[in-house]
Amino acid sequence: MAVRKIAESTVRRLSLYLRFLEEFELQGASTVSSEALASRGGTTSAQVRKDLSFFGSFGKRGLGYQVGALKTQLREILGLGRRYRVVVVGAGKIGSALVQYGGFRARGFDLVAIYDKDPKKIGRQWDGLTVRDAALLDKELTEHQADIGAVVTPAEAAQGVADRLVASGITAILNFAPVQLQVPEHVTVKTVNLVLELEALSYVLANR
Amino acid sequence: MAVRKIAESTVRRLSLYLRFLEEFELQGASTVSSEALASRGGTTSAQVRKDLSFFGSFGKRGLGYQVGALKTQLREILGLGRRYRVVVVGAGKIGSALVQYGGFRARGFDLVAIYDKDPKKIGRQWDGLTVRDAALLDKELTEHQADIGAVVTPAEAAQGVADRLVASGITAILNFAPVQLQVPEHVTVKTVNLVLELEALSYVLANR
DNA sequence: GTTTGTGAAACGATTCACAGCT
DNA sequence: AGCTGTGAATCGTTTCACAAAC
Repeated sequence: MAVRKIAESTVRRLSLYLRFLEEFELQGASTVSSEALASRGGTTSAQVRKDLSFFGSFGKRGLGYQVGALKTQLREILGLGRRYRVVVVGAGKIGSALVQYGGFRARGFDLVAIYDKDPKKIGRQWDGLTVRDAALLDKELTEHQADIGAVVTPAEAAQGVADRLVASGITAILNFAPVQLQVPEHVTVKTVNLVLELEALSYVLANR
Repeated sequence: MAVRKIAESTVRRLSLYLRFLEEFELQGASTVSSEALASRGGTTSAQVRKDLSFFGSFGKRGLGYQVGALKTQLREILGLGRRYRVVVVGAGKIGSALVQYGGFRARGFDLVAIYDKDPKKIGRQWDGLTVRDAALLDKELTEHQADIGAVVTPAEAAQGVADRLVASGITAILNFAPVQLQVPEHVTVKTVNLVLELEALSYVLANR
């Protein structure tokens, strides 16, 4: 593993392939071709094969890929052979939506704590998790290290929260606040910015 | 306007530049250089100038760009000179989070209706919007056309909802369901798939 | 005959570098 | 002197096409 400099787009497609393999498995398929994976995901068979070839050769010529075996390989490549601890900062609408969505746990991501600084929210129960005082974030992260921090605060608070997460040793951040977080080199941020998505749709609508 | 084939990445950066210009304006700057915009957004000044150059020349050599004028130009380019009507299908956690987040309205996107097929949810009030029976979706879309449909249903229901949106004339879809929607050529879909984002973080964590 | 794995070719996006305007 | 606008060069990604494996 650990092949150098794989494009972000390749990694995203690998996740998709994994999803499709699960579907194929459910439908009882034991083998799958690059063409089958491609057409399911709106790409080309050459793209599928090239993506996989960065990590090894997992197929049999003339036959395709074993669904189960390829699934295992992709999970390995994506680092999904273990569970991840996720802390959520911000118990607003999106924070609570995140915590209450069960799909993450099923995929190996455990939401282990949710923090907010609003006294009216602290102590509330969200799907088995108690909203904790954001003032405790740093201390509790030191005691129970987490892998991923989800920033779900208003824009103004996001950078400060990110700084604290980073200071506590978090190196992977999922950011829902509509700002570009400034983080050190060794920290990875994925930002989900809904306004950006809507404006991209607006651009398409406006330009035919 | 309506220059052909602009890269998705360029459009996303234009949205970001617009955000930064609003910040600069707030700080009282009347003029801004490509370098200032770039450093604010983690890109390069050449990238900024190239992005803008696809649409015209908005700056003054030796001086930079007028903040207000460039803002207007970007809003024009992105099609933000009008308001958009957005219907939300699915009144679950994320649907409600969307509807209750005020930020969209402020940016020109009006959430005009929310639908669900669960009788327990129909009739509930969410931030001034009544959850409507999903069975009425097609009829009501015909009566009051919307511009964008947000699909916030469970995975199983998403494709069916998308089909109905498309049949009712919607050509832009924001998809939160963790599936790849199949839509005709003329329809644009932007998918927000949180599991994909988490797995991209997992990949980075696993590969140092 | 089918389908993979992969160099090579084609394409697309970013960066360079500088002429031209203010 | 300072900063834009943009061709040209570079870099990265996708597609082609075919030999090798089954």
